Amino acid sequence: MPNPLQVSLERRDRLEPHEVAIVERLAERSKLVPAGTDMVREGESPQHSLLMLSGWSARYNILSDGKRQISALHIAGDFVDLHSLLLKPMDHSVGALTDCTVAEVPHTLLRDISATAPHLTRMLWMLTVIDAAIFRRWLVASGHLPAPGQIAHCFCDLFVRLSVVGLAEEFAFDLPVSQADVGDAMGLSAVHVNRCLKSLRRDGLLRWHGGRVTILDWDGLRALAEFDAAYLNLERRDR
Amino acid sequence: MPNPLQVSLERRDRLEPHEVAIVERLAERSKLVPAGTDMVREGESPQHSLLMLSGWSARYNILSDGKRQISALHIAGDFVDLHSLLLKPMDHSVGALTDCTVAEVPHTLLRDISATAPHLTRMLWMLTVIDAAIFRRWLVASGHLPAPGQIAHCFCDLFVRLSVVGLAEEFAFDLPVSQADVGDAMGLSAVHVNRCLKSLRRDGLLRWHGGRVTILDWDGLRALAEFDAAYLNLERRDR
DNA sequence: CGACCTATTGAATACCATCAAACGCCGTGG
DNA sequence: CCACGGCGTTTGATGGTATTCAATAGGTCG
Repeated sequence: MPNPLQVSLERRDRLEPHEVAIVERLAERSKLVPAGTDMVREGESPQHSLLMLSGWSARYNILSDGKRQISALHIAGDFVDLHSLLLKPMDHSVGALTDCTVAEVPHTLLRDISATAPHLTRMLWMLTVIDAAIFRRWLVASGHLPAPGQIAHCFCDLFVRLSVVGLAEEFAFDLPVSQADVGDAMGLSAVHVNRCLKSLRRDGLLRWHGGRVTILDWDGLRALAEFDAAYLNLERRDR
Repeated sequence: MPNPLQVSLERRDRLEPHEVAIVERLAERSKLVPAGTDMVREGESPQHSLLMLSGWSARYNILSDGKRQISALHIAGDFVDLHSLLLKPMDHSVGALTDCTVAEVPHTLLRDISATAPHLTRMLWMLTVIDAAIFRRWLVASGHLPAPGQIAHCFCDLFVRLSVVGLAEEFAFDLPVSQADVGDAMGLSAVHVNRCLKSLRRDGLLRWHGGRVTILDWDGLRALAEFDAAYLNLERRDR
Protein backbone atom coordinates (compact mmCIF):
# COMPACT_ATOMS: atom_id res chain seq x y z
CA MET A 1 0.00 0.00 0.00
CA PRO A 2 1.62 3.28 -1.08
CA ASN A 3 1.99 5.97 1.54
CA PRO A 4 -0.27 9.02 1.20
CA LEU A 5 2.60 11.27 0.13
CA GLN A 6 3.26 9.04 -2.85
CA VAL A 7 -0.42 9.11 -3.74
CA SER A 8 -0.46 12.88 -3.50
CA LEU A 9 2.65 13.28 -5.66
CA GLU A 10 1.62 10.75 -8.30
CA ARG A 11 -1.68 12.56 -8.65
CA ARG A 12 0.34 15.52 -9.97
CA ASP A 13 3.14 13.87 -11.96
CA ARG A 14 4.61 10.48 -12.76
CA LEU A 15 7.37 9.31 -10.41
CA GLU A 16 10.35 7.27 -11.56
CA PRO A 17 11.05 4.04 -9.65
CA HIS A 18 14.10 5.51 -7.94
CA GLU A 19 11.96 8.43 -6.81
CA VAL A 20 9.32 6.11 -5.42
CA ALA A 21 12.05 4.34 -3.48
CA ILE A 22 13.08 7.63 -1.90
CA VAL A 23 9.48 8.57 -1.10
CA GLU A 24 9.04 5.25 0.63
CA ARG A 25 12.11 5.93 2.73
CA LEU A 26 10.66 9.28 3.81
CA ALA A 27 7.84 7.57 5.69
CA GLU A 28 10.10 5.09 7.41
CA ARG A 29 10.47 6.58 10.86
CA SER A 30 6.93 7.14 12.07
CA LYS A 31 5.72 8.08 15.51
CA LEU A 32 2.46 8.80 17.28
CA VAL A 33 1.41 12.27 18.37
CA PRO A 34 -1.54 12.23 20.80
CA ALA A 35 -4.51 14.52 20.28
CA GLY A 36 -4.11 17.90 21.90
CA THR A 37 -0.32 17.98 21.87
CA ASP A 38 2.01 19.95 19.63
CA MET A 39 4.25 18.28 17.07
CA VAL A 40 6.28 21.46 16.52
CA ARG A 41 6.26 24.71 18.44
CA GLU A 42 6.72 28.30 17.43
CA GLY A 43 10.31 29.42 17.97
CA GLU A 44 11.85 25.97 17.49
CA SER A 45 14.32 25.21 14.70
CA PRO A 46 13.66 21.55 14.00
CA GLN A 47 16.21 19.34 12.27
CA HIS A 48 13.52 17.31 10.56
CA SER A 49 10.24 17.89 8.77
CA LEU A 50 6.98 16.18 9.62
CA LEU A 51 4.97 14.19 7.12
CA MET A 52 1.39 13.37 8.14
CA LEU A 53 0.50 9.70 7.73
CA SER A 54 -2.85 9.75 9.55
CA GLY A 55 -4.98 12.01 11.72
CA TRP A 56 -5.75 15.71 11.68
CA SER A 57 -3.42 18.54 12.65
CA ALA A 58 -3.54 22.34 12.53
CA ARG A 59 -1.01 25.12 12.09
CA TYR A 60 -1.79 27.89 14.49
CA ASN A 61 -0.61 30.99 16.26
CA ILE A 62 -1.58 32.09 19.74
CA LEU A 63 -2.33 35.79 19.85
CA SER A 64 -1.99 38.39 22.56
CA ASP A 65 -5.53 37.84 23.83
CA GLY A 66 -4.80 34.14 24.23
CA LYS A 67 -6.90 33.07 21.28
CA ARG A 68 -5.78 30.56 18.71
CA GLN A 69 -5.81 31.40 15.03
CA ILE A 70 -5.54 28.34 12.82
CA SER A 71 -4.05 29.02 9.39
CA ALA A 72 -4.25 25.52 7.94
CA LEU A 73 -5.73 22.09 8.55
CA HIS A 74 -3.60 19.11 7.61
CA ILE A 75 -4.41 15.53 6.74
CA ALA A 76 -2.56 12.40 5.65
CA GLY A 77 -0.11 13.10 2.86
CA ASP A 78 0.52 16.69 3.92
CA PHE A 79 4.14 17.59 4.58
CA VAL A 80 3.22 19.94 7.41
CA ASP A 81 6.49 21.72 7.96
CA LEU A 82 8.50 20.92 4.90
CA HIS A 83 9.32 24.62 4.83
CA SER A 84 11.27 24.27 8.09
CA LEU A 85 14.06 22.95 5.87
CA LEU A 86 14.39 26.51 4.57
CA LEU A 87 12.75 28.75 7.16
CA LYS A 88 13.95 28.89 10.73
CA PRO A 89 12.84 29.34 13.38
CA MET A 90 9.20 28.26 13.15
CA ASP A 91 6.83 31.24 13.11
CA HIS A 92 3.86 29.10 14.20
CA SER A 93 3.07 25.83 15.95
CA VAL A 94 1.51 22.65 14.63
CA GLY A 95 -0.83 20.80 16.95
CA ALA A 96 -2.55 17.44 16.68
CA LEU A 97 -6.34 17.81 16.65
CA THR A 98 -6.71 14.02 16.78
CA ASP A 99 -4.20 11.27 17.43
CA CYS A 100 -1.78 11.47 14.53
CA THR A 101 0.92 9.30 13.07
CA VAL A 102 3.67 11.36 11.52
CA ALA A 103 6.99 10.54 9.89
CA GLU A 104 10.05 12.52 10.91
CA VAL A 105 12.10 13.26 7.83
CA PRO A 106 15.64 14.47 8.64
CA HIS A 107 16.63 17.68 6.90
CA THR A 108 19.89 16.03 5.95
CA LEU A 109 17.91 13.58 3.84
CA LEU A 110 15.89 16.38 2.23
CA ARG A 111 19.10 18.24 1.48
CA ASP A 112 20.52 15.12 -0.14
CA ILE A 113 17.43 14.87 -2.29
CA SER A 114 17.81 18.49 -3.37
CA ALA A 115 21.40 17.75 -4.40
CA THR A 116 20.79 14.51 -6.26
CA ALA A 117 17.15 14.27 -7.38
CA PRO A 118 16.10 17.46 -9.17
CA HIS A 119 12.70 16.28 -10.31
CA LEU A 120 11.71 14.93 -6.92
CA THR A 121 12.97 18.17 -5.40
CA ARG A 122 10.66 20.10 -7.67
CA MET A 123 7.82 17.82 -6.61
CA LEU A 124 8.48 18.61 -2.96
CA TRP A 125 8.80 22.28 -3.83
CA MET A 126 5.44 21.91 -5.57
CA LEU A 127 3.86 20.67 -2.34
CA THR A 128 4.91 23.87 -0.61
CA VAL A 129 3.56 26.07 -3.39
CA ILE A 130 0.27 24.18 -3.34
CA ASP A 131 0.17 24.91 0.38
CA ALA A 132 0.67 28.55 -0.50
CA ALA A 133 -2.13 28.35 -3.08
CA ILE A 134 -4.42 27.00 -0.37
CA PHE A 135 -3.50 29.92 1.89
CA ARG A 136 -4.25 32.32 -0.94
CA ARG A 137 -7.66 30.78 -1.46
CA TRP A 138 -8.50 30.90 2.21
CA LEU A 139 -7.44 34.53 2.16
CA VAL A 140 -9.70 35.27 -0.80
CA ALA A 141 -12.58 33.44 0.86
CA SER A 142 -12.07 35.19 4.19
CA GLY A 143 -11.85 38.54 2.48
CA HIS A 144 -14.94 38.38 0.33
CA LEU A 145 -17.32 35.66 1.42
CA PRO A 146 -19.79 35.94 4.29
CA ALA A 147 -19.33 33.38 7.04
CA PRO A 148 -21.47 30.57 5.57
CA GLY A 149 -19.55 30.84 2.30
CA GLN A 150 -16.23 30.67 4.11
CA ILE A 151 -17.29 27.54 5.92
CA ALA A 152 -18.63 26.06 2.71
CA HIS A 153 -15.28 26.78 1.08
CA CYS A 154 -13.46 25.04 3.88
CA PHE A 155 -15.63 21.94 3.43
CA CYS A 156 -15.12 21.93 -0.34
CA ASP A 157 -11.37 22.23 0.11
CA LEU A 158 -11.25 19.44 2.68
CA PHE A 159 -13.50 17.17 0.66
CA VAL A 160 -11.34 17.40 -2.45
CA ARG A 161 -8.08 17.04 -0.55
CA LEU A 162 -9.39 14.05 1.38
CA SER A 163 -10.57 12.48 -1.87
CA VAL A 164 -7.07 12.70 -3.31
CA VAL A 165 -5.66 10.50 -0.56
CA GLY A 166 -8.66 8.18 -0.48
CA LEU A 167 -10.15 9.46 2.77
CA ALA A 168 -13.51 10.57 1.37
CA GLU A 169 -16.34 8.48 0.10
CA GLU A 170 -19.12 9.54 -2.24
CA PHE A 171 -19.73 13.08 -0.94
CA ALA A 172 -18.99 12.20 2.66
CA PHE A 173 -16.01 12.23 4.97
CA ASP A 174 -15.08 11.99 8.63
CA LEU A 175 -14.34 15.28 10.33
CA PRO A 176 -13.31 14.50 13.89
CA VAL A 177 -12.81 18.08 15.05
CA SER A 178 -15.02 20.48 16.99
CA GLN A 179 -16.99 23.45 15.73
CA ALA A 180 -14.71 25.62 17.85
CA ASP A 181 -11.72 24.31 15.86
CA VAL A 182 -13.41 25.31 12.63
CA GLY A 183 -14.15 28.69 14.17
CA ASP A 184 -10.50 29.17 15.07
CA ALA A 185 -9.62 28.36 11.47
CA MET A 186 -12.19 30.68 9.90
CA GLY A 187 -11.73 33.53 12.34
CA LEU A 188 -15.32 33.10 13.54
CA SER A 189 -16.79 32.48 16.95
CA ALA A 190 -17.93 28.95 17.69
CA VAL A 191 -21.44 30.30 18.16
CA HIS A 192 -21.50 31.79 14.72
CA VAL A 193 -20.06 28.65 13.14
CA ASN A 194 -22.95 26.80 14.67
CA ARG A 195 -25.51 29.24 13.24
CA CYS A 196 -23.91 29.02 9.79
CA LEU A 197 -24.00 25.24 9.88
CA LYS A 198 -27.65 25.49 10.74
CA SER A 199 -28.27 27.61 7.66
CA LEU A 200 -26.25 25.27 5.45
CA ARG A 201 -28.34 22.41 6.80
CA ARG A 202 -31.57 24.32 6.31
CA ASP A 203 -30.60 25.04 2.69
CA GLY A 204 -30.01 21.35 2.12
CA LEU A 205 -26.32 21.78 1.30
CA LEU A 206 -24.74 19.51 3.90
CA ARG A 207 -25.04 17.83 7.25
CA TRP A 208 -22.35 17.43 9.90
CA HIS A 209 -23.27 15.07 12.65
CA GLY A 210 -21.36 12.68 14.84
CA GLY A 211 -18.01 13.59 13.35
CA ARG A 212 -19.18 12.91 9.81
CA VAL A 213 -19.87 15.37 7.02
CA THR A 214 -22.32 14.51 4.24
CA ILE A 215 -22.49 16.82 1.26
CA LEU A 216 -26.08 16.87 0.02
CA ASP A 217 -25.78 19.44 -2.76
CA TRP A 218 -22.26 19.68 -4.14
CA ASP A 219 -23.11 22.22 -6.83
CA GLY A 220 -24.95 24.42 -4.38
CA LEU A 221 -22.08 24.25 -1.93
CA ARG A 222 -19.56 25.04 -4.65
CA ALA A 223 -21.61 28.00 -5.80
CA LEU A 224 -21.95 29.41 -2.30
CA ALA A 225 -18.22 28.99 -1.72
CA GLU A 226 -17.21 30.09 -5.23
CA PHE A 227 -15.09 26.97 -5.15
CA ASP A 228 -12.95 25.86 -8.07
CA ALA A 229 -10.49 23.06 -7.36
CA ALA A 230 -8.02 24.35 -9.97
CA TYR A 231 -5.77 25.76 -7.25
CA LEU A 232 -5.10 22.26 -5.97
CA ASN A 233 -3.39 21.33 -9.26
CA LEU A 234 -4.80 17.86 -9.58
CA GLU A 235 -3.75 17.46 -13.21
CA ARG A 236 -1.02 15.00 -13.98
CA ARG A 237 1.67 16.82 -15.95
CA ASP A 238 5.41 17.40 -16.15
CA ARG A 239 6.48 19.48 -13.17
CA MET B 1 24.44 47.86 -8.62
CA PRO B 2 23.03 44.43 -7.64
CA ASN B 3 19.49 43.64 -8.69
CA PRO B 4 16.86 43.51 -5.94
CA LEU B 5 16.56 39.73 -6.12
CA GLN B 6 20.24 39.37 -5.29
CA VAL B 7 19.82 41.76 -2.38
CA SER B 8 16.84 39.81 -1.12
CA LEU B 9 18.65 36.46 -1.37
CA GLU B 10 21.91 37.65 0.17
CA ARG B 11 19.95 38.99 3.09
CA ARG B 12 19.04 35.37 3.88
CA ASP B 13 22.19 33.45 2.94
CA ARG B 14 25.58 33.94 1.34
CA LEU B 15 25.71 33.36 -2.42
CA GLU B 16 28.68 31.84 -4.22
CA PRO B 17 30.11 33.81 -7.16
CA HIS B 18 28.71 31.34 -9.68
CA GLU B 19 25.28 31.74 -8.08
CA VAL B 20 25.53 35.52 -8.28
CA ALA B 21 26.33 35.15 -11.96
CA ILE B 22 23.15 33.16 -12.49
CA VAL B 23 21.06 35.62 -10.47
CA GLU B 24 22.37 38.43 -12.64
CA ARG B 25 21.33 36.53 -15.74
CA LEU B 26 17.80 36.14 -14.36
CA ALA B 27 17.22 39.89 -14.57
CA GLU B 28 18.57 40.21 -18.09
CA ARG B 29 15.42 40.37 -20.17
CA SER B 30 13.37 43.15 -18.63
CA LYS B 31 10.23 44.80 -19.94
CA LEU B 32 7.82 47.50 -18.88
CA VAL B 33 4.28 46.78 -17.72
CA PRO B 34 2.10 49.89 -17.61
CA ALA B 35 -0.05 50.67 -14.58
CA GLY B 36 -3.47 49.08 -14.70
CA THR B 37 -2.57 46.20 -17.00
CA ASP B 38 -2.07 42.54 -16.16
CA MET B 39 1.31 40.85 -16.37
CA VAL B 40 -0.23 37.37 -16.03
CA ARG B 41 -3.84 36.31 -16.18
CA GLU B 42 -5.79 33.59 -14.44
CA GLY B 43 -6.04 30.50 -16.60
CA GLU B 44 -2.80 31.07 -18.48
CA SER B 45 0.10 28.63 -18.32
CA PRO B 46 3.11 30.89 -18.79
CA GLN B 47 6.45 29.54 -19.96
CA HIS B 48 8.35 32.06 -17.87
CA SER B 49 8.21 33.53 -14.39
CA LEU B 50 8.16 37.24 -13.62
CA LEU B 51 10.67 38.92 -11.37
CA MET B 52 9.76 42.43 -10.19
CA LEU B 53 12.53 44.98 -10.72
CA SER B 54 10.55 48.11 -9.90
CA GLY B 55 6.97 49.26 -9.26
CA TRP B 56 4.04 47.77 -7.40
CA SER B 57 1.92 44.82 -8.47
CA ALA B 58 -0.86 42.78 -6.93
CA ARG B 59 -2.05 39.19 -7.14
CA TYR B 60 -5.79 39.11 -7.30
CA ASN B 61 -8.92 37.18 -8.13
CA ILE B 62 -12.13 38.57 -9.52
CA LEU B 63 -15.15 37.14 -7.75
CA SER B 64 -18.69 36.48 -8.89
CA ASP B 65 -19.91 39.87 -7.71
CA GLY B 66 -17.25 41.52 -9.88
CA LYS B 67 -15.13 42.60 -6.96
CA ARG B 68 -11.39 42.18 -6.80
CA GLN B 69 -9.75 40.38 -3.90
CA ILE B 70 -6.03 41.07 -3.68
CA SER B 71 -4.06 38.31 -1.94
CA ALA B 72 -0.59 39.87 -2.10
CA LEU B 73 1.21 43.09 -2.87
CA HIS B 74 4.55 42.81 -4.63
CA ILE B 75 7.57 45.07 -4.84
CA ALA B 76 11.03 45.02 -6.39
CA GLY B 77 12.85 41.76 -5.69
CA ASP B 78 9.65 39.71 -5.49
CA PHE B 79 9.47 36.73 -7.83
CA VAL B 80 5.75 37.16 -8.38
CA ASP B 81 4.91 33.94 -10.13
CA LEU B 82 7.90 31.75 -9.51
CA HIS B 83 5.36 29.07 -8.59
CA SER B 84 4.12 29.00 -12.19
CA LEU B 85 7.16 26.82 -12.84
CA LEU B 86 5.37 24.14 -10.83
CA LEU B 87 1.69 25.08 -10.80
CA LYS B 88 -0.31 25.41 -13.99
CA PRO B 89 -2.55 26.96 -14.98
CA MET B 90 -2.51 30.21 -12.98
CA ASP B 91 -5.29 30.32 -10.39
CA HIS B 92 -5.12 34.11 -10.12
CA SER B 93 -3.95 37.16 -12.06
CA VAL B 94 -1.15 39.60 -11.36
CA GLY B 95 -1.79 43.22 -12.23
CA ALA B 96 0.47 46.26 -12.21
CA LEU B 97 -0.73 48.87 -9.72
CA THR B 98 1.92 51.29 -10.99
CA ASP B 99 4.20 51.17 -14.00
CA CYS B 100 6.47 48.19 -13.39
CA THR B 101 9.65 46.84 -14.84
CA VAL B 102 9.76 43.07 -14.69
CA ALA B 103 12.20 40.44 -15.87
CA GLU B 104 10.86 37.43 -17.75
CA VAL B 105 12.72 34.35 -16.59
CA PRO B 106 12.19 31.34 -18.87
CA HIS B 107 11.11 28.18 -17.09
CA THR B 108 13.75 26.31 -19.05
CA LEU B 109 16.38 28.37 -17.26
CA LEU B 110 14.77 27.75 -13.87
CA ARG B 111 14.64 24.04 -14.61
CA ASP B 112 18.33 24.11 -15.53
CA ILE B 113 19.06 25.76 -12.21
CA SER B 114 17.11 23.08 -10.36
CA ALA B 115 19.20 20.42 -12.12
CA THR B 116 22.62 21.98 -11.63
CA ALA B 117 22.58 24.43 -8.71
CA PRO B 118 21.00 22.80 -5.65
CA HIS B 119 21.77 25.55 -3.20
CA LEU B 120 20.44 28.30 -5.46
CA THR B 121 17.40 26.12 -6.09
CA ARG B 122 16.77 25.96 -2.36
CA MET B 123 17.12 29.73 -2.20
CA LEU B 124 14.44 30.15 -4.86
CA TRP B 125 12.32 27.56 -3.09
CA MET B 126 12.85 29.64 0.05
CA LEU B 127 11.38 32.68 -1.69
CA THR B 128 8.19 30.78 -2.37
CA VAL B 129 7.92 29.55 1.21
CA ILE B 130 8.48 33.08 2.50
CA ASP B 131 5.62 34.12 0.25
CA ALA B 132 3.56 31.41 1.89
CA ALA B 133 4.60 32.67 5.34
CA ILE B 134 3.37 36.12 4.36
CA PHE B 135 0.02 34.64 3.29
CA ARG B 136 -0.22 32.84 6.62
CA ARG B 137 0.40 36.07 8.50
CA TRP B 138 -2.16 37.96 6.50
CA LEU B 139 -4.58 35.13 7.23
CA VAL B 140 -3.87 35.34 10.94
CA ALA B 141 -4.26 39.12 10.88
CA SER B 142 -7.47 39.00 8.87
CA GLY B 143 -8.92 36.32 11.10
CA HIS B 144 -8.23 37.91 14.40
CA LEU B 145 -7.43 41.62 14.21
CA PRO B 146 -10.00 44.39 13.87
CA ALA B 147 -9.67 46.45 10.71
CA PRO B 148 -7.23 49.08 12.01
CA GLY B 149 -4.92 46.31 13.21
CA GLN B 150 -5.08 44.58 9.84
CA ILE B 151 -4.13 47.76 8.07
CA ALA B 152 -1.37 48.41 10.57
CA HIS B 153 -0.08 44.91 9.92
CA CYS B 154 -0.04 45.53 6.21
CA PHE B 155 1.99 48.71 6.72
CA CYS B 156 4.47 46.95 9.03
CA ASP B 157 4.89 44.13 6.53
CA LEU B 158 5.42 46.52 3.63
CA PHE B 159 7.80 48.73 5.57
CA VAL B 160 10.09 45.85 6.50
CA ARG B 161 10.01 44.29 3.04
CA LEU B 162 10.72 47.63 1.39
CA SER B 163 13.59 48.20 3.82
CA VAL B 164 15.20 44.94 2.75
CA VAL B 165 15.50 46.09 -0.85
CA GLY B 166 16.45 49.65 0.07
CA LEU B 167 13.11 51.25 -0.80
CA ALA B 168 12.30 52.63 2.64
CA GLU B 169 13.92 55.46 4.49
CA GLU B 170 13.89 56.10 8.23
CA PHE B 171 10.30 55.07 9.00
CA ALA B 172 8.91 56.33 5.72
CA PHE B 173 8.20 54.91 2.29
CA ASP B 174 6.36 55.69 -0.93
CA LEU B 175 3.03 53.92 -1.33
CA PRO B 176 1.67 54.90 -4.75
CA VAL B 177 -1.60 52.97 -4.53
CA SER B 178 -5.13 54.01 -3.64
CA GLN B 179 -7.08 53.38 -0.46
CA ALA B 180 -9.40 51.24 -2.55
CA ASP B 181 -6.45 49.02 -3.48
CA VAL B 182 -5.64 48.56 0.20
CA GLY B 183 -9.29 47.80 0.82
CA ASP B 184 -9.29 45.11 -1.87
CA ALA B 185 -6.24 43.60 -0.22
CA MET B 186 -7.65 43.66 3.31
CA GLY B 187 -11.17 42.63 2.37
CA LEU B 188 -12.48 45.98 3.60
CA SER B 189 -14.50 48.67 1.89
CA ALA B 190 -12.64 51.76 0.77
CA VAL B 191 -14.83 53.79 3.08
CA HIS B 192 -13.81 51.77 6.08
CA VAL B 193 -10.14 51.87 5.15
CA ASN B 194 -10.46 55.62 5.16
CA ARG B 195 -12.01 55.65 8.60
CA CYS B 196 -9.34 53.34 9.97
CA LEU B 197 -6.57 55.51 8.56
CA LYS B 198 -8.20 58.42 10.30
CA SER B 199 -8.04 56.58 13.60
CA LEU B 200 -4.41 55.55 13.04
CA ARG B 201 -3.63 59.20 12.32
CA ARG B 202 -5.57 60.38 15.36
CA ASP B 203 -3.63 57.94 17.56
CA GLY B 204 -0.37 59.33 16.22
CA LEU B 205 0.73 56.02 14.69
CA LEU B 206 1.22 57.04 11.08
CA ARG B 207 0.35 59.42 8.30
CA TRP B 208 -0.31 58.59 4.66
CA HIS B 209 -0.51 61.60 2.43
CA GLY B 210 0.38 62.26 -1.15
CA GLY B 211 1.50 58.72 -1.82
CA ARG B 212 3.91 58.70 1.10
CA VAL B 213 3.62 56.82 4.38
CA THR B 214 5.37 58.13 7.49
CA ILE B 215 5.44 55.88 10.53
CA LEU B 216 5.27 58.09 13.61
CA ASP B 217 5.14 55.43 16.32
CA TRP B 218 6.70 52.15 15.22
CA ASP B 219 6.25 50.41 18.56
CA GLY B 220 2.64 51.47 18.79
CA LEU B 221 1.97 50.29 15.26
CA ARG B 222 3.70 46.97 15.90
CA ALA B 223 1.68 46.46 19.06
CA LEU B 224 -1.62 47.21 17.35
CA ALA B 225 -0.73 44.84 14.50
CA GLU B 226 0.86 42.19 16.74
CA PHE B 227 3.66 42.36 14.22
CA ASP B 228 6.84 40.32 14.54
CA ALA B 229 9.11 40.27 11.50
CA ALA B 230 10.37 36.75 12.28
CA TYR B 231 8.19 35.28 9.54
CA LEU B 232 10.19 37.19 6.92
CA ASN B 233 13.33 35.20 7.83
CA LEU B 234 15.77 38.06 7.62
CA GLU B 235 18.58 36.15 9.36
CA ARG B 236 21.56 35.19 7.30
CA ARG B 237 22.09 31.44 7.71
CA ASP B 238 22.70 28.26 5.76
CA ARG B 239 19.58 27.39 3.78
C1' DC C 1 -13.30 74.90 -17.53
C1' DG C 2 -15.32 70.30 -16.99
C1' DA C 3 -14.41 65.31 -16.37
C1' DC C 4 -12.79 62.04 -13.52
C1' DC C 5 -10.59 59.81 -9.82
C1' DT C 6 -9.57 59.81 -4.91
C1' DA C 7 -10.50 61.09 -0.31
C1' DT C 8 -13.73 62.17 3.23
C1' DT C 9 -17.96 62.39 5.94
C1' DG C 10 -22.92 61.05 7.30
C1' DA C 11 -26.84 57.85 7.93
C1' DA C 12 -29.05 53.41 7.85
C1' DT C 13 -28.47 48.58 7.75
C1' DA C 14 -26.37 43.89 7.93
C1' DC C 15 -23.25 40.93 9.97
C1' DC C 16 -20.86 38.86 13.61
C1' DA C 17 -19.04 38.85 18.56
C1' DT C 18 -20.06 38.46 23.18
C1' DC C 19 -22.54 37.09 27.11
C1' DA C 20 -25.57 33.89 29.02
C1' DA C 21 -28.07 29.79 29.55
C1' DA C 22 -29.89 25.30 28.40
C1' DC C 23 -29.36 20.78 26.32
C1' DG C 24 -27.34 16.42 24.90
C1' DC C 25 -23.78 12.99 25.25
C1' DC C 26 -20.58 10.30 27.74
C1' DG C 27 -17.52 9.34 31.10
C1' DT C 28 -16.64 8.62 36.28
C1' DG C 29 -17.83 7.41 40.80
C1' DG C 30 -21.02 7.04 44.64
C1' DC D 1 -28.56 2.38 39.20
C1' DC D 2 -28.39 7.21 39.16
C1' DA D 3 -25.91 11.57 40.31
C1' DC D 4 -22.51 14.41 38.80
C1' DG D 5 -19.26 16.98 35.92
C1' DG D 6 -17.07 18.01 31.54
C1' DC D 7 -17.35 18.97 26.86
C1' DG D 8 -19.52 20.20 22.71
C1' DT D 9 -23.63 21.91 20.65
C1' DT D 10 -27.62 24.82 20.34
C1' DT D 11 -30.44 28.91 21.16
C1' DG D 12 -31.59 33.85 22.67
C1' DA D 13 -30.50 38.75 23.51
C1' DT D 14 -27.58 42.69 22.97
C1' DG D 15 -23.99 45.64 21.25
C1' DG D 16 -20.12 46.72 18.35
C1' DT D 17 -18.06 46.66 13.86
C1' DA D 18 -18.10 47.13 9.01
C1' DT D 19 -21.04 47.66 4.85
C1' DT D 20 -23.78 50.11 1.69
C1' DC D 21 -25.77 54.10 -0.16
C1' DA D 22 -25.31 58.83 -0.71
C1' DA D 23 -23.24 63.23 -0.94
C1' DT D 24 -19.37 66.57 -0.74
C1' DA D 25 -14.83 68.13 -1.40
C1' DG D 26 -10.04 68.06 -3.33
C1' DG D 27 -6.94 67.05 -6.86
C1' DT D 28 -5.23 66.19 -11.62
C1' DC D 29 -5.51 66.22 -16.45
C1' DG D 30 -7.61 66.65 -20.77
